Amino acid sequence: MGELKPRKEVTIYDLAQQLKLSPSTVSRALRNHHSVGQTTRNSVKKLAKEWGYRRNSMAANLRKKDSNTIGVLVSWIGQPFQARLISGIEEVAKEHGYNVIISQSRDSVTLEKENLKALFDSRVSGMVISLAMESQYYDHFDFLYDNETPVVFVDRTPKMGDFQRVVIDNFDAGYKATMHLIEQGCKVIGHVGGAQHQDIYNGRQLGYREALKSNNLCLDERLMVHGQELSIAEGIILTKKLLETNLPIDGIFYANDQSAASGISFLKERQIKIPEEIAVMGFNDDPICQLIDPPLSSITHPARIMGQIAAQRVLRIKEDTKLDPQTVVLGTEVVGRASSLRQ
Amino acid sequence: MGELKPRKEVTIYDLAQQLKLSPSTVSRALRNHHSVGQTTRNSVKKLAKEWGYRRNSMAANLRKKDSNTIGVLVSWIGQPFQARLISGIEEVAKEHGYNVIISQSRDSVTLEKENLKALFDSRVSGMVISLAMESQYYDHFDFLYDNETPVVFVDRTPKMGDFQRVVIDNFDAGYKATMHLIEQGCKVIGHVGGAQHQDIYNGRQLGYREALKSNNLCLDERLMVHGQELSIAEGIILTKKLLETNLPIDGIFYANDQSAASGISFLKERQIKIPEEIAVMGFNDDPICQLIDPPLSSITHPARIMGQIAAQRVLRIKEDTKLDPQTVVLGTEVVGRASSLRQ
DNA sequence: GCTTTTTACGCAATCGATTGTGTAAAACTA
DNA sequence: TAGTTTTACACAATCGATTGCGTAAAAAGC
Repeated sequence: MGELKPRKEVTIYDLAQQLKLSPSTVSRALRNHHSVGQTTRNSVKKLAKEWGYRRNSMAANLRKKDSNTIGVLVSWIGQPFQARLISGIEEVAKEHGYNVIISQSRDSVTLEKENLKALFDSRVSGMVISLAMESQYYDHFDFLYDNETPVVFVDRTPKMGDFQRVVIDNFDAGYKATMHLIEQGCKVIGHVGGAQHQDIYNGRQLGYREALKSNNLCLDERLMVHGQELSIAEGIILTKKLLETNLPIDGIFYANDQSAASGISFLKERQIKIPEEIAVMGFNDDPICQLIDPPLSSITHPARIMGQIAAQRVLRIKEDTKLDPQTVVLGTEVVGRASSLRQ
Repeated sequence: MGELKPRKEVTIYDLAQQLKLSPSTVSRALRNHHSVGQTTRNSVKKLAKEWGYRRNSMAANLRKKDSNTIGVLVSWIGQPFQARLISGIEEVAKEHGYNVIISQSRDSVTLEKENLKALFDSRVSGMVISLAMESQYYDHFDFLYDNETPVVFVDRTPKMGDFQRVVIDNFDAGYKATMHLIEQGCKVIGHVGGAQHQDIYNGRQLGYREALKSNNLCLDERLMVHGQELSIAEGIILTKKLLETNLPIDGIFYANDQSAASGISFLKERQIKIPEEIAVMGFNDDPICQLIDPPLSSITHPARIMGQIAAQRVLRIKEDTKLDPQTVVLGTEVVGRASSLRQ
């Protein structure tokens, strides 16, 4: 009975014809629209399954003027922190039937601009962005707002301006990290920070300063050195720079785990005992913390949750374009390990 | 003069109307079709730019029946190796005007199937897949071939069957890694391997066996232990297991850097000197190799190149669906570091 | 000088799903 | 029982770009 399944891709027209219904009814049936009777609905779904019908999202997207895609722009997906971030985004996106397309700025402003444009041109439904380390001006994002594309910045966000943000309290985290070192008895604490035009690194530093100040500890500018990318190589260079101040440093707070890890390897090379002579704190609580010797104390960073919230916010804004810019602040925690725990 | 730019999204119809051309000509002009005169072409492009015209890829994709997207299915994007892989794919994709949408199997077969289906349903132009650690049957990929979706497997590929593959020579790599230990004077060499149903881990082990055999060294089954994910935790468990054999092990070849790194931390805890008492080799040459103490010897893994080639192949197959299955094999190299270099 | 070729563009169908509007028939109200 | 509401579906326009085919006008050929 009936016709055979078309050899090519099945469309709602094929289903409609076979069932003697109109395409519109088939379309509605598949999406459980209330104006289609239960019996009809079932028969449509049954045939759709039998014939291996796949909804053509390109057609649907065109009609609905929405690509059903969230664009993600981060610096390096290889960094554990960013990978977790993306995982969070992916989860929420998938849950809501969205796809995720990613691109990396590799910490270059130029690439950031290019990729931003590319995402925009592919008409993503919204974006989650974490700034390139280099970025310190934000006018290249302006055009997004003329086009009401939902954009949520995460972690590395613009320093000022009315943007949607999901961040951690870097000041608080920096404060806690430093306090932890102080509690371990450190008196002269160095700080290896990132690019200070980036809020996250500046915040960590300010927290560090505040902790020193409120404990009447040495607050010398020479104690603060800053890198551009906090890479493995920079971790060594900056640590060396700190030692060369000849200040009696007995604790160092690094703004990320990568630089802290390489810093530790350098300190060990110099025969400096960790944590006895110099106690060390990192930041992010990457897996590497457990692998190096001594294990690295760090600050947890709720990257996955950040991703989830950011994605949720993108979807939320999409529904209500004129939602006020909001900054969601997530908590962090100190994880004490052998690199800082004396006693 | 002329009309004003429409306040909403500009379409080729708007441009056509303004320039008193037909939409088809505008469309062709924008894509440098030869049947459009140079003057016309320029005027179209000029206005397009002025009015901020964005090609509606959804409409184009619908018409061309192609989503212009490459789907990537890996296990964990957080692993440095996979991140590099994706970077490679992304580069080539971008270069050819393709988007990349990613999803993670998290090493679960269930998720692998789900994500595979999801990618398929979004009608990606092609896929690059690296199997979940759990995967040992491949029938869930069969349906792709009925639909002529180009698929290229990378690194962790199906053990058998006619598939497109981009891999390294794991046998050779395992052989070289083991030979390196032998050259350092190791006599009893253990191997911490991954799931043996995965070709890459099986290959590494076979290479290891061959190296031992051709050097007349102890080839005891107890010297080979295997994990499921080669995580940090497993690295410790498996290393412990090796020590418990009470064989006079003086070298260990780990099938990835992560387990090797945690293995080293465990060995150090046991007061075992590396490399004097036990020399260690990892695999992948992840950044962590430089960060741990002692730095970890490893085998380079051309992940980025793999990604590039895989993406190129996907695009190639798309153009010529009946291209024969081919396996591209890339080279690897030994990187000797302090964890294995005696003297 | 007339035919053939080339150049440059327009016409109209098409891709497949969605959706506002229209309308019978059935169910319900008073 | 006449009138109103609900149920269940069909019609037809629409989203925006692409493309095979058709055709004037200009250029070239002999």
